[in-house]
Amino acid sequence: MSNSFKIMNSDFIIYNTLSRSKEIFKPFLKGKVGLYVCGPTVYSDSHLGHARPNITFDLLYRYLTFLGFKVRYVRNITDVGHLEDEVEESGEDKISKKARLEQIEPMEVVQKYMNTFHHNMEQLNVRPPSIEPRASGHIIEQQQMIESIVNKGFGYEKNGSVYFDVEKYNEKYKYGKLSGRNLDDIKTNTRQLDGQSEKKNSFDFALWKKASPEHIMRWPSKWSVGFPGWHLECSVMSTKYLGEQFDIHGGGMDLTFPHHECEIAQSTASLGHETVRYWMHNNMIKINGQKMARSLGNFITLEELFTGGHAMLQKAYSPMTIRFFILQAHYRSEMDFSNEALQASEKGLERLMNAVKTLNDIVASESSTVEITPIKEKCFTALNDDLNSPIAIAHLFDGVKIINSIKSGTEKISAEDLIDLKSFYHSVVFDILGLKEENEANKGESEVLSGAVELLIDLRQQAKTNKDWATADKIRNDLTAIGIELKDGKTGVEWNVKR
RNA sequence: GGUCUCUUGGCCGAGCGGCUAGGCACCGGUCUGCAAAACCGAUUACGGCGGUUCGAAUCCGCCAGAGACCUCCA
Repeated sequence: MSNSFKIMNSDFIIYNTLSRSKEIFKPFLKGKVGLYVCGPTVYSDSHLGHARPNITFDLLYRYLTFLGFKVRYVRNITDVGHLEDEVEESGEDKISKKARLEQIEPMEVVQKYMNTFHHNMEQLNVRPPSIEPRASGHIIEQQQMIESIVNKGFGYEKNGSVYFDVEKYNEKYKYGKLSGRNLDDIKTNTRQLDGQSEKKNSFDFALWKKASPEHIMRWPSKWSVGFPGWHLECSVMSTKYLGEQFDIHGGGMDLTFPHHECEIAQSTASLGHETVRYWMHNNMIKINGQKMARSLGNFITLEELFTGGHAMLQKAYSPMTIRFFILQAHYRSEMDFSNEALQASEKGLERLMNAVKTLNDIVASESSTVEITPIKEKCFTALNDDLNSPIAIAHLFDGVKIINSIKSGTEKISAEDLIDLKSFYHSVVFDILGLKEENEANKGESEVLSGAVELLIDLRQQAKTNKDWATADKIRNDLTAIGIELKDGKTGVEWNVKR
């Protein structure tokens, strides 16, 4: 681990859904981490719910990198095989359906929404993964895995479709260990299909589906012209790029069953062993007491959030506000969307970022009257404890008080400590939490603007000297009105551009 | 119906047996021509009822309410 902060003796601990407990993270290969996260099905705009896993695992990615690991982060794009309604035999592929409705090619649908997804992620300062494989680009590998599963006796063909034989699998391995259920319960509680099913049992899931005539997305195979089942892609692409054993598999909690359970079954059936060492699941974002989901129709898209274009939004919220909002809760807790909460995050973030900026203005003294080591230690202890970002942020705010006190002159800091403090804040705020200054473009745009504002500040100072408060206030108020905020400090006037 | 989880102050959110996070809002003060910002201070909590314990927001039981998964969902 090579970083300048000497993370105390504490290990990095993560909560493993498989064991339902916190475990010390030990990579499979020394110094390297293989990370796979379920990405979006690209058939419509990304919404606030999508921001959660992507920011959570971006935090993980960034933190592991900070700790000195070489991380290979694989996040897939589901662009085929995700059925609208798996219970109905007539279930239509989500992307095919959208293509039919919009009268465009399925791959146009995919491209369009993949582009917006990427754009939104960039806005949220989510780093792109190392590899972003698409299901449609791995049809052959998926067919190979199906064959392997069938050859081992855990799959069967019926009318050109292939299904996974859960009962058979359960005899040799245990089905349901991730989501904590056993097959007997599933048997008694699964809705029975109305007799027409090709499946032996209702809880069997599709590995390959024969395409109905109107189904546009189709590939030839030894069983039929068809398409792969949804769960298959992740089993295939994770092992293809990360190996038959890799460290961490992440995703939303709602994917635990059946998606991840089926992944385990498929990989185990074909390879004879499990592939994932740590399963991590982020919790959901709720709105009006209910999970935000596309299928429930109660979602707010990221674009709407950023522009304020939704009836439930009192205003627009910047990408960094959204990011900070999400980081202020632990990733395994539910969180509630509300305008008040978002506005609180917005202000809190501003306070934090102002303090980081203030660090640049601070002048060092002979010696320090403040102690910064405890804050650093507590902050990293929190991050080491299953990525407890809210606690880490709380300690960052403790430091904000210190920074402001130094600025105002009530406390002093040595040159050495100042360098240390700056480096700490830059690492945690920018590199690990992935926050960034949002107004830089506006502000930097403009030596011209800067000159003009300085001129107005001068004029106002003159007015103030003449006790012409009316003019002074007019300049300040009018600038405020167009989004330029003036702050009279002891050392002069500061200004900044507000959104 | 089955499995599981949650209920913290005006709002959001930590906490996982004693040392009572943090942010936002509100109130008082310092600073300021007035503001803003900043700082200092105050005030509000652990769904209800029992139990275990010297001690419980934290453990156990019951009750109430909310949610998740069991179909697609991040």
